[in-house]
Amino acid sequence: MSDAAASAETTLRTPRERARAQTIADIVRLGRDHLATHGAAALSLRAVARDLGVVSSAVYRYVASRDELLTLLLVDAYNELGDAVDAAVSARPEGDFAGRFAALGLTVRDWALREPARYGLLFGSPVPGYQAPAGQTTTPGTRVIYTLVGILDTAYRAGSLTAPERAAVVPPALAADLDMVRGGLGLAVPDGLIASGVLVWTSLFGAVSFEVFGQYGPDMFSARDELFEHHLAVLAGLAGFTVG
Amino acid sequence: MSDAAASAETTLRTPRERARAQTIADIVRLGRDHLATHGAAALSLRAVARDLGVVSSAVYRYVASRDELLTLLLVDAYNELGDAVDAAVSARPEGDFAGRFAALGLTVRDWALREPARYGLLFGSPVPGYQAPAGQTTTPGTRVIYTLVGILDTAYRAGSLTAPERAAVVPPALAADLDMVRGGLGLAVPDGLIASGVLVWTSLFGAVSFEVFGQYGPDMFSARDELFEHHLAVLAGLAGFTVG
DNA sequence: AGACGTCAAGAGCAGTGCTCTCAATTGTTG
DNA sequence: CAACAATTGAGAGCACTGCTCTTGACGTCT
Repeated sequence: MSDAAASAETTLRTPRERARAQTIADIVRLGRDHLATHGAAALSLRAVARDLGVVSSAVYRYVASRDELLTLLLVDAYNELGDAVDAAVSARPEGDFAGRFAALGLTVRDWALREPARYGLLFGSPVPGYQAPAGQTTTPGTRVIYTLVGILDTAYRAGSLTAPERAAVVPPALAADLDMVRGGLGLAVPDGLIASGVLVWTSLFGAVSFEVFGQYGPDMFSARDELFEHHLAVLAGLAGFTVG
Repeated sequence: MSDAAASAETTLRTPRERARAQTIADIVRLGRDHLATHGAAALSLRAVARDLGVVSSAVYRYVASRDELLTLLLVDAYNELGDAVDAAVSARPEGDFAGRFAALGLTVRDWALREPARYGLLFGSPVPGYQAPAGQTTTPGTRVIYTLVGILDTAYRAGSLTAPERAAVVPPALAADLDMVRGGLGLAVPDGLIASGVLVWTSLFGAVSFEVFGQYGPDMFSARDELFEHHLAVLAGLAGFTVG
């Protein structure tokens, strides 16, 4: 029951500001519960107000609109996923690049299966009429891919990543894009591996989305852990790791 | 009533039935427009009624609920995608397996980019509180994957599909699942290739979803056609096709 | 022609997001 | 400590949603 965590972030000297920050935190917490149980589109400010024991209009003192609450929950979910991934990756030895890659994939899947509605908010169909404000969401929203890029680039620099023998053609227009990416992130990885890395990225989330969104159907696969681990192994090979 | 239900599909003799079928078709058409422009969660029966020039309660004579209209639109979209894929695949020579695979992928992407909201309804986060009735949606919903499986199995039987030299391990529990799939669909493809095919399947839709749902951000890639074609080429290699 | 089935309309219920006004609480300051 | 002012919660209200029920009119079939 310590509010040290709340006041540690920023200086909240006046009691007013502290109470206000606490109320906003409560709203986000209740909103997260509603989001997790009832889904994104069913998120209702009035329901949050009821749980908060307050009339609906009072919530608008703290949150400008339903969309703003959605943005707060979006950032909240992105950061929770990013924290989980970073923790799992850091738990592996620095030089175990393949292990770190596998940890990233497994953690994304675990979190997604644990929080399907919030995963759907992040990586599913966009909420109609809602446009995420780039200024607040891009930084937390890019944490996982940045971590993945970091693993692959470090592995490449360490000589643990080998370009596939039969690489697909990279046309000039795409090569220009990949050049921009390499320059923007300061990477050493060559074109073919960046392109493969993008495919690995989308494929990872494609596999997770299929499972979370129920595209496999109820009884197509029973050994889903093994299926995903197999996919991860294939994707590791695609990324350039030597499959043992 | 069983006779009427049986003949409902084939012939609509009475003017009543014809008028009724026409009205339902109009509702589906208007609903498809709303779905395409405003998104799935924003689909409103009242808005459809307004466009139909009728009071809202009248629509319930033809469609039991909003969810039932959603089901009709789901089947409609699945079939439109399935028709587009089948047409594109059939346009390639029977023996051009790699070409048929590429046609399938390109058509899925084209349709998804043309109909982002409807694609989101099919492959995005599930609509909260809506459970698609399996009896009506599984058959149209499995058309694309069945077509893909057909291409891969035919290619394998023709000797055009070679298992990758460094295959990932298929644990026994997963092998049992794959055995069920092979038996249920009457396939000849071995375990490793089925597992890779599943990954190709999820990866294809993962890449499309990333693009449709805007996960790349506004300016990460400008040569998206080339990027997707590169991904398709890599996935073709993953499926067992010999990359030229 | 009469009976039956079908249909559109309207009112109404419960819920939503959001805005406005008004009164009360609460922290700050003279 | 008391007065002031900022902040807050409550309530009413608007426009919208899905959905139900009743009522009256219409078409169709016997």
